[in-house]
Amino acid sequence: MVTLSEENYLKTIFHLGRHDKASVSTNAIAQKMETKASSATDMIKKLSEKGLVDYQKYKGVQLSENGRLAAISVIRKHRLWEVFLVNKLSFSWDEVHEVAEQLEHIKSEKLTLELESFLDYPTQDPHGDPIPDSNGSIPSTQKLLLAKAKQGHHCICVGVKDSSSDFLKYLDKYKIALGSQIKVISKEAYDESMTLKINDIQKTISKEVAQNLFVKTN
Amino acid sequence: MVTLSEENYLKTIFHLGRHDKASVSTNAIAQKMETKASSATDMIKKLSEKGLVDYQKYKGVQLSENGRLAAISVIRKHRLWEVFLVNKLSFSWDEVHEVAEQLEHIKSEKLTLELESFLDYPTQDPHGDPIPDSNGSIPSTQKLLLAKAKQGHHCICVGVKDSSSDFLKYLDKYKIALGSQIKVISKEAYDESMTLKINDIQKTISKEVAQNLFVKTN
DNA sequence: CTTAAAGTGTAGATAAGACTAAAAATTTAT
DNA sequence: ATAAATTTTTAGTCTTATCTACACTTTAAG
Repeated sequence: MVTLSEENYLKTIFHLGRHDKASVSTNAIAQKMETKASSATDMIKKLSEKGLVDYQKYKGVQLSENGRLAAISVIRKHRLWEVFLVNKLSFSWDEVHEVAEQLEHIKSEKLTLELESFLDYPTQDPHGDPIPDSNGSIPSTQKLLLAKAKQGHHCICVGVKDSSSDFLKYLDKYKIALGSQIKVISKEAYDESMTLKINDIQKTISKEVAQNLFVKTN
Repeated sequence: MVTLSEENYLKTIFHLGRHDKASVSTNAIAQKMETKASSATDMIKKLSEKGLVDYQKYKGVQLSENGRLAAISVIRKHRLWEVFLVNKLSFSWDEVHEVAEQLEHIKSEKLTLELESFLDYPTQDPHGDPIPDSNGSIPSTQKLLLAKAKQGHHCICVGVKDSSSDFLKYLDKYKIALGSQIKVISKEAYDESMTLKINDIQKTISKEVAQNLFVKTN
């Protein structure tokens, strides 16, 4: 049995180890979990004893195959519930995280499968993140940060990197949503701000914004 | 903040105190919670300190107004989720309890209200139990045990007292469902078994069954 | 009305998960 | 290469929710 707390640690380790697939440090885990390094060490030991992570003192941790599957299962549920909240109930994309953090821990294989079917097998959540299938495979999407797009490029907004409520509300305010057509009018070398045409409306965005929006060029 | 464990105790005290509104004994709570009397005593003290129950040593407990509201809130969520599982996902009425036991603890006022709206404001769960409204009022239904019905009476099945999976599967097997028309053909004085006409099919049921089905006479 | 049985409560122990303080290992800088 | 800084681990404590063992009330029987 994987406890709620263990699931949260596994999820965090998964996210931290996602891109640079080196091992994840105790401090990084503690910081993401908003807890202390000593608490992280305690939990890492427990996860290690359960065979969910590979751990060597002072060398950080990596998810084992079982740990990876457990983490993905939680992430799958999180994202399915987010789709439910937005598509079926009238939650907006900046309101779903907190509730999904609770719903992701509900244990029922049948529930997850039925929910997925009820939602018509969505492949991504409201923030554009991919939803793992029941085998734990994560559909890959080719996306890049808007900040990397060159002047003159046409692209489509396909996801957000920062899914904080503040950032999502900013996007709502300027009518930037998944699927929005974006043309890069110009890039400022000095501050890396960009002037865009978003669904035919011109708007200048800061570096911070450009570095948190994923786009697909077409 | 009411913890998960506290919510479960409050719910249990509510159910136990429901009919005979005398105070609920420590032992009764421990038995229902499948725990020990000493554990129940510990929790009762905590609930008492939080003002959720009125408690006097050796005299049992009663829910305070706040405790009653907290219990009803949990029961409301439990029953709404049961409706969701049966009406929207394809759960049968004997499969919902375990999952609803988890979902009932999700904390989000908005979620509960949106779910209720999504389900079109149901007034009862799949077992015929009333769903409290957002103010904590429980719609009253006049129902009686089938065991009390007299020979010749016509009635409609409106609920189950025992909602165990075994009993619900028994009912499914003999096509007894909420809404079924029931006519009492005869009652056996010896063993209190009853012969019924259920939606035009004749069937003899035992005392045990008759004492766990609620009906409404018409 | 007194005593045995049943029911409750108290004390002390345990496990999970977190924390603080301090020790140990590793990394960085001189 | 060694000292300083940083990171990580350990040791010991706390809280929550359990448990066992035992002590105390209440109730029921005689």
